[in-house]
Amino acid sequence: MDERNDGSAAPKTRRRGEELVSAIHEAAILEAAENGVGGLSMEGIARRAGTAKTSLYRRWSVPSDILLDAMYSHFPQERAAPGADDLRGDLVESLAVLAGLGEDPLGRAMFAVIAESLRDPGLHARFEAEVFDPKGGRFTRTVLLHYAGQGRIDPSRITDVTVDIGEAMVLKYAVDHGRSPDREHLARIVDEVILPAVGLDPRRAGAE
Amino acid sequence: MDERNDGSAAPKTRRRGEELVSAIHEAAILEAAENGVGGLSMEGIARRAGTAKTSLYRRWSVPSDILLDAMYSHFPQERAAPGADDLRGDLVESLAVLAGLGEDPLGRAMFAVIAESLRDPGLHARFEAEVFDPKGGRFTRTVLLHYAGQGRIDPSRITDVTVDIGEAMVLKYAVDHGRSPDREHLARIVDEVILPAVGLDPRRAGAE
DNA sequence: CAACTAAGATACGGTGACGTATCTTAAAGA
DNA sequence: TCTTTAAGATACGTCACCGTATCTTAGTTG
Repeated sequence: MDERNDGSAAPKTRRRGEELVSAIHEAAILEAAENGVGGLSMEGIARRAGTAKTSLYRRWSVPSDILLDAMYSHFPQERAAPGADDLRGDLVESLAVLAGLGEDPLGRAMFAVIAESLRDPGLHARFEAEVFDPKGGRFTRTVLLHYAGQGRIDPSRITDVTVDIGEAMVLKYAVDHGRSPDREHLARIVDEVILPAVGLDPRRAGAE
Repeated sequence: MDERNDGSAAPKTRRRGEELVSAIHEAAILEAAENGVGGLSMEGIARRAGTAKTSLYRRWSVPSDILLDAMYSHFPQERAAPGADDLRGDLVESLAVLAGLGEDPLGRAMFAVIAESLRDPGLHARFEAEVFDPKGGRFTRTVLLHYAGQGRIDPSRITDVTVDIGEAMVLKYAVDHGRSPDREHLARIVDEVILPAVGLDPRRAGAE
């Protein structure tokens, strides 16, 4: 079979090295996004990448290794610095990045890994260690630390609990609604939960 | 094969009706708890229940139907009333109930359904409609509404966002750590996030 | 006790993935 | 150009599960 994932016919050229690996990576992410981590198979990835199983086994022995490689290669490096002086806006923005991941296959593959976490903690740990940490994907944590460093937030309010609020709320929303929250909802998470938790409740008049 | 899930030999008696259904329910929950929703199979459930596939197909056509039936039968009815006058304690307690679910197979099966939600929103919706809602499993929501009704919390603080905080944080913790949070951590979630969000920040001196 | 119902055991062909082996040949390097 | 490397195609036996069919027999009901 020489059907590729885009339905095109077999190519004249034979892909090698980086080009081939990249095609396999893409296939692995699409498979994980559509079928979940549990639905990954060597046959499925090979089929979608338009290559032979042999080429997969030459480099990896299990599908999840392909997926982790693929995510590491594709995961965007976090752009470190938040905006100058807009805590609320930066928080919403950092959550929008997270929520926006639900739109593209890479993000959906990431959520698939997260969904698998309860049953396969090892995979989640590897994802954290090999993908998430190196790429600095920390979302609200980065923002909160930034403003705490500027003295705009009480540093003692920045704890392992409070830095997780945004991610937790977005995850729960996605689980409950089957899609990512829109910007308006993200703003409500920031206003109703995150800001009060760091001592800057918008509804308390003189806060900050 | 007459191996049962407890390894006992085949029984003399042939189970029927409720007794058999109950054994199948238990098997379905154990299977889901161990292998996830995606890992459910008619063969697996039948094997574990020590019965024949035929007996399953006689009543259900897909494994997930068995699971939903099983969860409905086993899910405990929420005991409606929180304690008299201890908001913080009641919040911690309601989260402890949720966190405690991670310990037994029924809870793990529930988390398995939740994990499947992103890929199978229909299943999650059915779980909500057929199990969760009828059994009134609403955790912190129940507590917050109770105290809002008593005027101890500003009712305008009780929103679809704030009632989700506890569940969201517990879920995120479980995903990140592969286990449920202990009581101390639950107390931190209450103190650092939920109470501030409902306008009762423990760190603001004269709050409430 | 006789009749009926349903549990249980077993077998079937089909499918899809497993991991490995073999062979051809395109692409890269010397 | 010649050699080497690895991509690609294909085939293999194995396994697990699918859904259905058949037959026996235990348990219930009249």
